[in-house]
Amino acid sequence: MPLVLAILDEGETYGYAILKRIDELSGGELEWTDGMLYPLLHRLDRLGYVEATWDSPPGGRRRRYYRLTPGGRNALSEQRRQWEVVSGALQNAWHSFQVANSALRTVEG
Amino acid sequence: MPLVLAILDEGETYGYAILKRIDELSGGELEWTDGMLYPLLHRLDRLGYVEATWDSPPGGRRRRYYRLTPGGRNALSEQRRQWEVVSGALQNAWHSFQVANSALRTVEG
DNA sequence: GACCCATACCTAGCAGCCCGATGTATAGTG
DNA sequence: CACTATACATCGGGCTGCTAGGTATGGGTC
Repeated sequence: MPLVLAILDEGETYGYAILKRIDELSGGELEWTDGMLYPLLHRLDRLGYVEATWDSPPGGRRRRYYRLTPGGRNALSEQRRQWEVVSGALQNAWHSFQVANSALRTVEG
Repeated sequence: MPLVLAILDEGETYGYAILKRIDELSGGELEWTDGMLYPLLHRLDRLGYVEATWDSPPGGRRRRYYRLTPGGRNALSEQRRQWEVVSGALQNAWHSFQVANSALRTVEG
């Protein structure tokens, strides 16, 4: 979800393109399906984080374009903060281990 | 959940201590309650990621100690990998923005 | 002893999300 | 004209997150 907000922060897009962007950003490692994405987009809409408009060009497929609202931008930065807190905690937990391991290797080696 | 696995990877512990450790690792930013943790621990047990034993010392409170199984260690490294994929994708998404911003600051400053 | 706080564990229940399956429709390609 | 890629959507079972509530003991204070 933070990832979708981050992508929308790059500029207005639509569902299918978001899926492609996720694939691109993760080097094909993240396998999101449309069945996961569209309900999320609807939810973001309900939460007031995005605004959506239909675009139905004469010679093309109809698309629903989404863009971030100010509230969505707030949510994004808040989620980013939260992400960093968890990331930091994981780093810490992981770090002590590395220290212990390298100390061990020093003693053993 | 990856965080709990990471903490258990530091060594055998019990529920209450895990809560304290989370508080410690996150600098008080992560507010986990016991009502969230214990069901998670039970689930980890069901999944075979941890093993648990009671310890009821004569002059102390009974505690349930948990430790990682090999399966849990696998899960941990897999989750870590996943975390890094998402982290990397987020980094990428933020990067183009940061570049634009720093360029802007250079021009402005 | 009465009282309270911190420690230590647990479950119930509801709201909400994940995610696979499925449905609809159109543009472009061989 | 079949087939693929694009483009959107919903549904339902299963699982999760989180709040609220419940039990019990050790240690400290008055």
